[in-house]
Amino acid sequence: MSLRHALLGLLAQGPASGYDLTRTFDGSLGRYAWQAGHSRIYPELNKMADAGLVVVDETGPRGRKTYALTDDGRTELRRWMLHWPEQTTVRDETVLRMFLVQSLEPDDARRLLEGIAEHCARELQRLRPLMDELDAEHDPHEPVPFGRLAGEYGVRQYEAVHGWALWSLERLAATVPS
Amino acid sequence: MSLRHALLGLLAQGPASGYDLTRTFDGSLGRYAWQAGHSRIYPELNKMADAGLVVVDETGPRGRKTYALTDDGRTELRRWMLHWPEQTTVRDETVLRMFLVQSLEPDDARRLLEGIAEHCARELQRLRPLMDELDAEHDPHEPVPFGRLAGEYGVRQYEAVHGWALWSLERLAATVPS
DNA sequence: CGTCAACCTGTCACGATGGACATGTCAACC
DNA sequence: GGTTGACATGTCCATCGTGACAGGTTGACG
Repeated sequence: MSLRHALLGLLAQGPASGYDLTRTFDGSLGRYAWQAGHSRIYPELNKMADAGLVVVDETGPRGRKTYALTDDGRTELRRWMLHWPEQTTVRDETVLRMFLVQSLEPDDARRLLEGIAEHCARELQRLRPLMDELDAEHDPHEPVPFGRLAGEYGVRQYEAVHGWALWSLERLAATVPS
Repeated sequence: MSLRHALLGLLAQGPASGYDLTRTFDGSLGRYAWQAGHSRIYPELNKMADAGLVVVDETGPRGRKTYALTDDGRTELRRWMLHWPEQTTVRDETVLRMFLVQSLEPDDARRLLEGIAEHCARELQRLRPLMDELDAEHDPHEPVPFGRLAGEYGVRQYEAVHGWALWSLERLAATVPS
């Protein structure tokens, strides 16, 4: 049921159409947190409207329908955000590959880890300037811009993986031949 | 199709039964990387046997069937590990919540972030001694024990999230009232 | 000898998901 | 006036995943 809550969370930022929401999922949200295509989003929005969590806020050209949160929707979002279940759903292909690095021949493992480290370095070079730009533009009287916290999370994530890959390379190389 | 590759990766460590594999998914693999229950694992193993990626290695008491990788299976695992698609599957409820922190009222967001920081600190207290113990027991002539790299990944992950949560709290508190 | 817990494999129904299919609108540019 | 690309919403189906249902075996302990 997390798609529902993802949509509630995005609509909490302000009204949006199914199309808008789909594009948001195409960005870093879908890349790091939760994926969804429009074929799931439109039916889910309709079900949420039936359940009274959202309403059609306004209709625009091309059949555009903008949805807005209801009070029930906001309550449900808050309930979900503050109540963490013991076990949450995780399904991350990248982390899975990291778990399985040791199933490769040492040479392959080394190449893979080097590739990961490089990839992280590249992403960091792309992300850090974006964050700096956001901060430079940011008026300290305004609330923190949406996405800034998530962006920082991404940066720290890549730094962690980068460090891990380098550490793993060292660790694999350090085996003393007997 | 990642379940298939997860199973291939685990079988690369040595033959195992569906039951063994199910228990592995109950541990940190399922917690951080990829979840799967026995009701998916058994049918998938049968399909993989049909496809020639694994074979029944030996049968034991209680109908136990131990599977082993074939050469085809090893080739497919290697192909998958070394070939990273542009877009990988991600579905992580915890990260989703982090993306949506800013949809909460400031007070709720603060409480949530404090909870996350605490949770990370607790997990780190649990994980770090485990890793130290692994290292202390480890004979440097032996290859790095399976799971050590993944464990290190977990530690660095929690450290990153912990740091992020504290940074976010500061950032949210730093808004200058106008 | 009985029973209990852990071992071990499976199926089924229902819901979630992704990719293909389907349809139409509007603005810009040639 | 025509074409193209972005906007916009939807359905359908095959596959994936989950939790419940189901059934049988073995070893240990009393």
